[in-house]
Amino acid sequence: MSIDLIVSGEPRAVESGTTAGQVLGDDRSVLVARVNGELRDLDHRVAPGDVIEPVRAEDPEGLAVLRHSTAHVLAQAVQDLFPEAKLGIGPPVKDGFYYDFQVAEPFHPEDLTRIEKRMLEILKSGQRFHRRVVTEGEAHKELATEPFKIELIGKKGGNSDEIMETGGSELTVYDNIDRKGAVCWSDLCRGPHVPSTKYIPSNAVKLMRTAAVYWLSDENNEQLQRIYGTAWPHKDGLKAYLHFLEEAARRDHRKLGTELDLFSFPEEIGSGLAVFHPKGGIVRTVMEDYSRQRHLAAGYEFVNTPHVTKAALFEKSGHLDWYAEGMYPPMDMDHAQYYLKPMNCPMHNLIYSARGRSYRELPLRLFEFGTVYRYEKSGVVQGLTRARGFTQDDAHIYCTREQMPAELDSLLTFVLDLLKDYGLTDFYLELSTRDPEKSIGTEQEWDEATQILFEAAKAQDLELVMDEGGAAFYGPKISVQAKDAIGRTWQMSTIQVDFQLPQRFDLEYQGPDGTRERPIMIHRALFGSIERFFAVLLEHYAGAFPAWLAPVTVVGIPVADQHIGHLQGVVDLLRSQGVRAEVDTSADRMPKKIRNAQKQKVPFMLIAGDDDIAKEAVSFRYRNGEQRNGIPIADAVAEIVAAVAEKRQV
RNA sequence: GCCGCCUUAGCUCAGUCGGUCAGAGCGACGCACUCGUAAUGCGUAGGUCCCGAGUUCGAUUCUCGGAGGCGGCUCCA
Repeated sequence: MSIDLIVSGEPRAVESGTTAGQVLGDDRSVLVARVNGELRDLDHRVAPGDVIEPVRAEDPEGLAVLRHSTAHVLAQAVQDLFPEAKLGIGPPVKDGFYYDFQVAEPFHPEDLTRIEKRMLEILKSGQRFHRRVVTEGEAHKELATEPFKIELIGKKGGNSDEIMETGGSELTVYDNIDRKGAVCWSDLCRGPHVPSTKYIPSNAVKLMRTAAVYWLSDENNEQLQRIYGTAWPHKDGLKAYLHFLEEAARRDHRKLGTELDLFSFPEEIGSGLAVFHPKGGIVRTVMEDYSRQRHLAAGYEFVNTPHVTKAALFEKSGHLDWYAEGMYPPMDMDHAQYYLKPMNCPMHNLIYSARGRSYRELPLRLFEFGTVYRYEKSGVVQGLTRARGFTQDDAHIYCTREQMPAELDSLLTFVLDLLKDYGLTDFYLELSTRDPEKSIGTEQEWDEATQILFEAAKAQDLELVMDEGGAAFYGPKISVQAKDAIGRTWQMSTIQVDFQLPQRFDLEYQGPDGTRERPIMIHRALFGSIERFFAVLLEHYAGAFPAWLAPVTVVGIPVADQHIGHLQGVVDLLRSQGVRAEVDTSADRMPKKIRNAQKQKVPFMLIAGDDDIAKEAVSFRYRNGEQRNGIPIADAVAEIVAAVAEKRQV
């Protein structure tokens, strides 16, 4: 009997009992089939009217299947070598997969080598993945020695991306069957899987690292040991991924910070607290100064506030209710408790309420580079991106309800414009909404604020991603996510609408008709934190800052000592135009000076010898090694001054 | 905070199965060389081998505790 199907958009008739794999033909690049929109194993038997398409490892969903199947191979290898290991979950994730195990001893780095070796044996042995439907009773019996799997059966659960064991319409077990037809391993899993381990390229699989994790991500549960691995359709994919990791390591701001003498984290000061050295300090100053200039032009006013305050202020703001564990513990002084500030907003509110405000003053935009201290847990502190003390480019805008949409719209434009000047160009927006468990205020206020933010985000013509329940306790937020030079995304600016703090601080302004009205607050930080933004730029540029940001923009390199005077004259000219330039007068020979400047990633090297002096000229060497000899001094200065003024990368 | 790994000179890293084991390169400093596009040569200085306690005749090495770092988990207002 034949049945009718649609295969890759074309009608086709096949014998009943045919599998999806047979329908799609003898094509080893096909891993699974999409049948009526659902992913199925290739040995799935097709039914009349099915719409069938091939799914390959190049498709995101196919790649996930490949990685999920590799996770099964990992689990089999681990149980081969560690028979007592109990299985947790093992889903595909970005760039790879993991599998969680309960073992008596955490895995050691050497264990990974052994496990990987065993995995390769399994891959080469060509085991088939075979799906088998089981009843709940059968599953309980079969998985009696796997307590975590049993727990999952009880939970059933939805179609989660993380828990792949259950969630289908029926309970299924996948058996791994060797060439002799014997079942050598089984796992509760909703699938689908590649047809056999031969479909997983053994030269494109690698175990990466181990980690302790909490069962079902709950820190009250027991800890399991997770093994992370990566798998790709081809060897080249693995190579490219490993290269990406190397590139990221090369750009690591902690490494560059030391190499370029920008900042450090003295142990004596404490974890997560950075000091900026002169080279880093000048970069930071230039970053801040440009920001100040732009803020002035955009109608902001500058304020300054202290770093510590009595507890009452944070009681009033709600921080001590909602955020106490993120704050440094209090200091007792003069019968009062003082706290280091984790946020600037309460202080700015006090400036607002220092005197009566008129509607004519709104929007009032108070800006500060405000240093805050947050007690980050010891395990999360990480370089400049996650510090315990950092400086926010923080502003609070006080406006009327009517002004809010226009204010948010111009604010978003301002943010994106400014970030572009620092060299970031690829953005998307994220809208974080209320977490009912962790928030104050009425539903109506939240809805209104969220809606207005949504409208403002929409107006930007950028991708908008929703982050449900990700907001701070006092209001919804838009964050600007920027992609860096190697495609990583970083959260940059945050913009939050807040109806709550104005109430808590009883902020008011006098309206045109003489009534007292409550303003709305917009919290916003564009860099997020200066330290973090500094780190992002450092990694984005791999240390090679554009001319305007580079700690030293120009180094003059004399061919011999007698050429120093000539270069000093050129450097003086540059300095008089605000360019950070210096002459290398060290005892090193000229090629060594070039090497040093190159390693310091200096944008312009100006070299001068007898030839240049004779022509009243200098010779350029650029970061990419190119050179232009005998450039008249005035032209050279003009070129450099222009590169700085235009914020150009060179 | 939890788990694993790590901490030797300013930096990058050797090394000691407990006993001249304190080493290299770079950097710094000094001397000579006066030099045309990524390292001139020679020499000198520099370390409580992260900190504390314990075991031992003897600890940088072993054990325990602490600090700091790295990778994850959780967290990131």
